[in-house]
Amino acid sequence: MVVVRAGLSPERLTLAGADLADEAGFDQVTLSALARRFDVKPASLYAHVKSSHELKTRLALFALEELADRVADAVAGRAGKDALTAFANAYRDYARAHPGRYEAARYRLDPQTAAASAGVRHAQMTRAILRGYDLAEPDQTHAVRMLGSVFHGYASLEAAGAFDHTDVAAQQSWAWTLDCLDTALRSRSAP
Amino acid sequence: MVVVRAGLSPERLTLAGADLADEAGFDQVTLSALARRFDVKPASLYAHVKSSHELKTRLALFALEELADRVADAVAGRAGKDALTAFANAYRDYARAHPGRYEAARYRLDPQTAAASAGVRHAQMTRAILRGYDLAEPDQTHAVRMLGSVFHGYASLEAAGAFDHTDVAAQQSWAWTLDCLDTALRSRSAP
DNA sequence: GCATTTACCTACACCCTATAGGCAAACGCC
DNA sequence: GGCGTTTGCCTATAGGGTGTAGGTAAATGC
Repeated sequence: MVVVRAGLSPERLTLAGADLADEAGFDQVTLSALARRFDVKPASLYAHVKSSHELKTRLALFALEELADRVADAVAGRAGKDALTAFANAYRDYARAHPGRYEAARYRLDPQTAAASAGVRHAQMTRAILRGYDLAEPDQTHAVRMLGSVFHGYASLEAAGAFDHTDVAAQQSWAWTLDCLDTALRSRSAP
Repeated sequence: MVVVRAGLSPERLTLAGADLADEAGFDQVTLSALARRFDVKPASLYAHVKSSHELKTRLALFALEELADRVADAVAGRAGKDALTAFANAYRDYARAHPGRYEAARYRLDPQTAAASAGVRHAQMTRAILRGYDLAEPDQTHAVRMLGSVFHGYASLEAAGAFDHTDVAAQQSWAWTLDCLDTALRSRSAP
């Protein structure tokens, strides 16, 4: 009987989990479903991940990292509104292309895991964007929170289909919103 | 043996589910947990709700309704920035006071259920707020989406603890954000 | 080439969902 | 007040996800 090992590892499980999330939704990422994908019994996965929670945490960290990389790539060499737009588009594009991973990135992490995650890079990059707008503290923190809210809120509502009922392209509202944010931030910039 | 009936009904189950959601999180709202709360066997609940999905849908509709009522109450008799602030505060206050119900309100509804839900009142009320800013279509739709994104995004990130890491009060960032939105919308108003 | 480790297995217990069918209390009607 | 029907909750059972314990065979190391 030729038994070929499945070649499981935490990394492969995380990757497969990310794909599964994009295909079927983050809530469908279960150890059982993952085991089926590798043609293996669920119990076998516990040699590689401690629990379902740990797998989801790995997924969250992976998605945060991947998203941060894309944003970093997008904003490189840009400043001002150009950088703002690039950041925002990278963010929204990721949420649209990888809805499951994006959902995973919102998985609640415990404080110290969050502190060691790519989440801090997100905040740093948002602050970097704001250098183009010359905001003094605490306005900069306020602006970081506002931008985060808009980006996440828009991606979240769009993914939920909240913009499907009105016959105006979500893309146009997005451009309008970014324009609005740009002028709002400019009007707040220190003299 | 004195067997007292539990007095179950779809309404009472929904209410109890809402409380359970606020106390333990929306994902902890299960028919089993609800059955324990009424000191009844899980199977008994199926006489009142078709499925776990139906219960969650009822919860979502209930929360949307309740939130819409509060918002309507808050904005009554107000206009302009005053109305904007009242709307936004009612929204955020609800999310903070009732995190589980707020989560429930984000439960994905199928299109026709959504169309018959209080979700449409939310959109209408947002449009009403914007009357104070004199926006022509399609700008009004863009603005509805932007406001929805900010409100939901802020509430969502705040609930997730995203603002806990920086030592600036979330309340101040909120006020700053609303101020920012007000000026941004005013600058967009038609002549 | 033998001992150890690795990788996956079976078996099982627990919880949540869901269906089928039972029984007794409550209700409607004469 | 008695009788049939309906209502409200029950037990039993099946399926699926999580998680643990302990077994076995292939891969690895010396």
